[in-house]
Amino acid sequence: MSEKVSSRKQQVRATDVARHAGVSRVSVSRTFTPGASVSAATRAKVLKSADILGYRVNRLASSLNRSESGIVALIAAEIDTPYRAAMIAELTDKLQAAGKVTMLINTSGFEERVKDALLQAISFRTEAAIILSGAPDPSLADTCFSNGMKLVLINREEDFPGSLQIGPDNRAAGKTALKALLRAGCQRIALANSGNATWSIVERQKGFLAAAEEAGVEVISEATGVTSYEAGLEIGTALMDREDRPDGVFCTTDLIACGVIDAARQRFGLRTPDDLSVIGFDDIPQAAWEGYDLTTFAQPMDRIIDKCLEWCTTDQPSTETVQLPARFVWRNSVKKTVVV
Amino acid sequence: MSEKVSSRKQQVRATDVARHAGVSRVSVSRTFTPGASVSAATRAKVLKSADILGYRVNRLASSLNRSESGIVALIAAEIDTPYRAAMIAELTDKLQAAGKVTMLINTSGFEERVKDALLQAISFRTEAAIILSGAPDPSLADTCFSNGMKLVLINREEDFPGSLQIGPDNRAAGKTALKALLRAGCQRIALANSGNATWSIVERQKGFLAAAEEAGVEVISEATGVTSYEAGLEIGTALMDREDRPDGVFCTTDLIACGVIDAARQRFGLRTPDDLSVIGFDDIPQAAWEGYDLTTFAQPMDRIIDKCLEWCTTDQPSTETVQLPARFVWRNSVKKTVVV
DNA sequence: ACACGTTGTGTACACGTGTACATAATATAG
DNA sequence: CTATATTATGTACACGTGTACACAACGTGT
Repeated sequence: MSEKVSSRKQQVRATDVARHAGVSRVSVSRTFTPGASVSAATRAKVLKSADILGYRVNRLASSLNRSESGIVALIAAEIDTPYRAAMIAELTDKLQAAGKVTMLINTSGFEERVKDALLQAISFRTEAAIILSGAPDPSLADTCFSNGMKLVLINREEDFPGSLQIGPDNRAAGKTALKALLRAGCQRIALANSGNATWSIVERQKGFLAAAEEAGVEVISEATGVTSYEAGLEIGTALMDREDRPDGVFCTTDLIACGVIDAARQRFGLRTPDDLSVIGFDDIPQAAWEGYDLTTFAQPMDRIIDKCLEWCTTDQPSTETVQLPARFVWRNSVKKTVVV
Repeated sequence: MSEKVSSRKQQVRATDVARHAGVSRVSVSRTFTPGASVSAATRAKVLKSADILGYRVNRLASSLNRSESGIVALIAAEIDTPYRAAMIAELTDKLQAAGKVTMLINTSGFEERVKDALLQAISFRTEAAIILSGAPDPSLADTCFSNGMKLVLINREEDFPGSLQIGPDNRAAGKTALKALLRAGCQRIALANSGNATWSIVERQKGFLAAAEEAGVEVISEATGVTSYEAGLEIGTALMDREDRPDGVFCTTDLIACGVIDAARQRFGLRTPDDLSVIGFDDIPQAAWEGYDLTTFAQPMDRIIDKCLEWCTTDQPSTETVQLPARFVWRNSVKKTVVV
């Protein structure tokens, strides 16, 4: 005869442990609170009983009581993209090391999902929300702050007082890319860009074009689709099909660069760096693959994340905008400079 | 003169909204509880006041009260690996669609981190823990169940009563791979495997080797390093260096396959499928890249996840082991069968 | 007008924990 | 041994919410 079970799941509470150990409930609480004063004897009893009963402190209750959830929200789209995935991996790892817990919110698809994501983060009284893609509704930001939530925008700069906005120095990278192509002796320089670029990517483009104008160089621009390998293929095909086929391309993203390289190689029989110099951005793992060997810019990921955590763990952080230099990674997709 | 601020962050509570709207606190609660009975008039008042004050239901308190957190833990290592990242992206997406929230726990590094991850999940009264890599301590599993937490193991089969164990039919895939290589007319068949393979990968290997033995075919085995592109490079180099250089290779992972292809192409000038037939597993995005065009097995990801969610939302799910067929994806890394 | 079902609101309690305060037990100094 | 400082424990309350229960208001049919 199966006993009628209550719909409410019953869990092991501190009270149960206390009764089992023959101590007060607060002693149990103190045992699991670092820095609280309990005698070694009672602590031992509590730990033993807790182990037997399988007790774990309920962090929902604990968080509610201390109004510190220990949760950090990670809001991102296209999580399965190499760069984004690497970022998330590093972030979760370091957050955990700092004693925080990550709540991952996927906003792929509609742009407006960022709003829902933030609302969810607020509901869970997240200590901070780190936004990797998209931008929140400014009015929502106030709600975040009024609930004591910190806001970090990675790879995006907007007018968000009270938040940390951090990312690589995209303009400088764009400039460096142009110089590198010129120094490699490229005659017809092109820019391969995504059709719907993010703020960060547009900045790279601007830096590249500004440097070109400064140097008096004409740039062939091609942009289609979303930021992806497939777009790179398409762009690369379009570029190689031109009568004035470029011999140097700056791709605003490694994924696009891989597509361009493959288009040149598989569809036109052209090789990097002999027939075509290519520079990417992000330094995704595939950039180091021997089939690409892509010269690119490594995101200052570690420093971004370190700064992120430091800022988030500050009591009353002030509005801050940080640009960190991207590291130029020389590989073998750009023609070597001829020593005169 | 700055006012002394309480260390305890004060938030907007339902009580505040109630006072502002001139209604009872429970009316506020009912307004935000689907299916609760409130008059349209009070609901409107509540919503208006809530909007003005920026009120959001505190889900920590709500979860504590109803003992339903709505959180699902995703425990995984090597999050930035293409297949793993895709899995996580899909999982978070569908979990959100089902009204759940994902807590991502990174267990890269030490194997024992899985234990800590599970403990953390228990602390947050996670409704389910989906383990993508590694296996939990069996004794911990009991603690999970006693706290009403569901346990799902993806790509791993162990003796875990009470859990759902789900993944592709790895053995069958290994068998299919061998048959495909034979049908392609390969004479010297090899197996490229990781040095420290997971259960899932070992199964593929077993299926492949069993089929080979059945067919009376000798298999050249090579295994090194961790499951990665770099390992593939190394293995590919070792294989191509052999006197009895294989002309057909089954790689237990797409990453390894990409490495093998690159080793053959970049280091030996060999091309697929003309000089070498290669089959992978996972169907990561790079497998579809034109530089690889890899014939491989697609993980039945959608079906795995659907089953996962269905099982997790069942009241009292029973122990279940599910193997779903992997879809063979024909591309162009295996020599076409000669029509006789 | 009355009995009755329906609907909306208020009261009281529970969820499981951390901590300020008071108090009992113990160690230390004279 | 007494006065005092230190430590360990117990009591009471707070965190913010959902819901069972009681009850008032209300419409409806006779």
